[in-house]
Amino acid sequence: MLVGHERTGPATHMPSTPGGERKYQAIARDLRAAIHRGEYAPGMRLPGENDLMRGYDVARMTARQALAVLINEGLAVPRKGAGVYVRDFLPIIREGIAQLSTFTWVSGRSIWSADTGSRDLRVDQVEVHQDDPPDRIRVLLELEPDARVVVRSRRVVLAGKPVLLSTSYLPAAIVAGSRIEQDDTGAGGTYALLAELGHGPERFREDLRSRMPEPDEAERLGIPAGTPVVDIIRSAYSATKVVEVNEMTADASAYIFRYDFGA
Amino acid sequence: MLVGHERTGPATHMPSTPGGERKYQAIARDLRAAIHRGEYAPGMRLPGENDLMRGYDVARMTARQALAVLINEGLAVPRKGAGVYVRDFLPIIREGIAQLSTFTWVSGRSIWSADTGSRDLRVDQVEVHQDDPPDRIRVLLELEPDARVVVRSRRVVLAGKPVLLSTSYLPAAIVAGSRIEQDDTGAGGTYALLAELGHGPERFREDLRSRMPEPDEAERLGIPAGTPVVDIIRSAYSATKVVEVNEMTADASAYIFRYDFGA
DNA sequence: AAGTGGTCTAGACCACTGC
DNA sequence: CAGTGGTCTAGACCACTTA
Repeated sequence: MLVGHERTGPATHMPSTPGGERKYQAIARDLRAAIHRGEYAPGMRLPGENDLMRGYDVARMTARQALAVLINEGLAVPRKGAGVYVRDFLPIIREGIAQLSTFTWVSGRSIWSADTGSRDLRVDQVEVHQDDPPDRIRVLLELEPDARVVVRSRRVVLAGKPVLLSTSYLPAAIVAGSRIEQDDTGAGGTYALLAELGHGPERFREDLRSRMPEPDEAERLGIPAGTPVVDIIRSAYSATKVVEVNEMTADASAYIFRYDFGA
Repeated sequence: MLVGHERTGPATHMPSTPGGERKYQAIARDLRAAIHRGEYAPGMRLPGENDLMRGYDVARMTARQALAVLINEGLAVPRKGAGVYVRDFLPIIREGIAQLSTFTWVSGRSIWSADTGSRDLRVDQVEVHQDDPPDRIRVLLELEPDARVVVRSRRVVLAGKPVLLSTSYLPAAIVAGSRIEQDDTGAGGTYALLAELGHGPERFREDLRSRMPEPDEAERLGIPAGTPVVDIIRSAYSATKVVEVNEMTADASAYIFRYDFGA
């Protein structure tokens, strides 16, 4: 069954406005409109390359190019051997300020607990070691040229899907030998521990920037084509110095970043 | 000239690790590495399709696919008829919190003045009208079903390049008939005017999210392929109510979003 | 006028998915 | 095993840029 041989077969979609517009663009626009109309719901399969070739009477590469448009927009996700599907996602709301309030971190709750609701959260690929800091980190931490840092890197996995890579740099002069060099820093995490050491952070800065991932990042985060990442660089300041710089890379489709503040 | 017949011709780059890796991926990786090594500086022309065909002995579509990888990563920008160039960009730092401090907006400085340094800033495509709010805006503004809003939309252009689209919604019940319905709201902008009307904002919320643009947005912002946009939804609250919702779409490559806050 | 990227065709083989 | 997307070839014509 399947397609049979419907030669005058009514296309899955009718072509439209061929005036000046490229074929692949017209096809992409038809599909995009159908998605927005809800004709293809999130998770549903879209017409494949063969469907489009027959329906619009175009060559394979042209049909592919049309699908590539939607894929690069992040509206669709290809699955090898199975088809192209409408994307569905469920973003986490990350409270950029509230999560760092004193209340949150001294009370021993995870910094991420507010973000994830009831979904299953795990941290893996934890790695802790001492090292020379990269130049950009040394600048941000305002360290002497020969100062060393403790590097804590980890990956956050939510409901089975990796959503964030995090690498935290702390001056070795402050934290060397403390619990921070263990995989599990205990209740309250890094900031509670810094407070115990007399360097509790009082001010924070977060710089956010968005870009397309490189292949290795896309793999570690399990990101399909057409999904940006957000880089977050957070600096934590005690009363007198910079006590931590945390570089994070997040799957942009997994997050909403929220900042609340007064005038 | 042209191709001639240099069959053993030395490639622009040497192929590497063909083990399992696709040809176009290997080419893309070579180029990416060369860019990161600084071999191709920002603004410089990369080897074109013809160069790659000869250098790697591949078909046109394969060379194109390799370049498409870099373009989709935002590392390179194609210029029709001219070549493919290494991207260079110069992000604006947008101070998400400081810019909204009372000092900033009552003193009559533009909300964006802190962002732009000395670069030429202009606002165009200004449009002001009254309308029924879209559903999502009515919810955010906590309005009755029949309430109307004043809609102010505009485009921000920095040094000749569009960087941000902004659409602001204000309850008509508060602002109708005021200076806010004129194109130029005067010194201090919308928030100073709201304060004059007795609805000065005291708290703000910004929700940020990143995604790939759709074609019409890419055109309005002059965004090349491989560049995400950042959506910002800012809500402004007076002591008693929501006084403004501002939906913004920014060229992600043009901005760094900065948030400073204390614990 | 030459070179460039943009689009398009008509084939081909492959690995993977699903039944 | 049939269908799918992933990759690749070898041509072609076009509009555009640069000189």
